[in-house]
Amino acid sequence: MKKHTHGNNTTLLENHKLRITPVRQQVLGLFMGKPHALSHSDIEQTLVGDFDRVTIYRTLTSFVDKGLVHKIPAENGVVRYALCKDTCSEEAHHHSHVHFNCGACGQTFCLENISVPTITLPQGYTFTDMNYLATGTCKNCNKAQH
Amino acid sequence: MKKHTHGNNTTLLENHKLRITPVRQQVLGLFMGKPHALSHSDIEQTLVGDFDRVTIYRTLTSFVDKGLVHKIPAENGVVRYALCKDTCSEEAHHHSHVHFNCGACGQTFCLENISVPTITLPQGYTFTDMNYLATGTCKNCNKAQH
DNA sequence: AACTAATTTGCAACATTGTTGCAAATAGAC
DNA sequence: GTCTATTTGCAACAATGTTGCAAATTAGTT
Repeated sequence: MKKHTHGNNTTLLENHKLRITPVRQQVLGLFMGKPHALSHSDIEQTLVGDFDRVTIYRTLTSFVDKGLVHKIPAENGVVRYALCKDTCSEEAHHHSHVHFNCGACGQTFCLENISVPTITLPQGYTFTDMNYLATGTCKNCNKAQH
Repeated sequence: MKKHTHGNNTTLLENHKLRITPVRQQVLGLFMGKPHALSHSDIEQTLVGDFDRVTIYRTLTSFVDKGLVHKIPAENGVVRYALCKDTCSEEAHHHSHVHFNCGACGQTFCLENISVPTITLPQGYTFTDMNYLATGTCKNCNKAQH
């Protein structure tokens, strides 16, 4: 099997000040190959060659820290991760997009292209981050039912 | 110690087709006494008389099923629960309010009184539930800093 | 007040998810 | 190739959530 995404991954990791290691390249490759968010166990089951559970946790943590991926907690408590688009960095995550969790296929997508209205908080509250999670049925699953 | 909330709790439980038991009365009492959301471990530590961990899980599950409380997953994966206002039932939960998680005190509040804009999803997607989670600093903690 | 059926509880055991410390291996810079 | 800081694997642990089953309890009925 050829590592056709090798070059891209490496550059991305370097850009985020992360050392190039096999786990990181593979995990990043998974994210780039899938349109939806991945949980720790998704990743653990998909990786070729066995890496330690702990290593995967630490890989994900470092990715979040360096602004490469963001965390998406689902309603049932499952935590997933998805690639950040562009504006995220070590300093801060900026995710004003909606996360969509499909009840049929169970997958979580980032809906980048829909407008997100601004929510005004009450007096005295300040906020650093806003998270939108929609639950329902996704395009594919709706089509499948028809 | 007097059970001063006994009457209220009992009625609420009956209204939601739940049998009246000591755990349920106490857990419901906790929710009614606190303005913020509670996690399983919050509840476990606060209850007087020791009830089994499993029983508390099942109590919370039954409350959610019957539309008495709703689940609020935080960004770090911690799951909390808060009382539903009124319109929730066994059939469906309707929570178009914002959940606010304070990074300073760690508490989660339901902000009922702020307007929540409608989000329009892309073609093909249908949604049943929308969840807003803001992270930042709450009124009290902002005041404390000043 | 006693009887009964269905629900709920406690216990034990287990599964999953996430964390920490430390020695060995590795990446990147010289 | 050498050196240093980072990363990995392992082991152990902590926290969170689930399941099966027997005993206890609730609420309705006589």
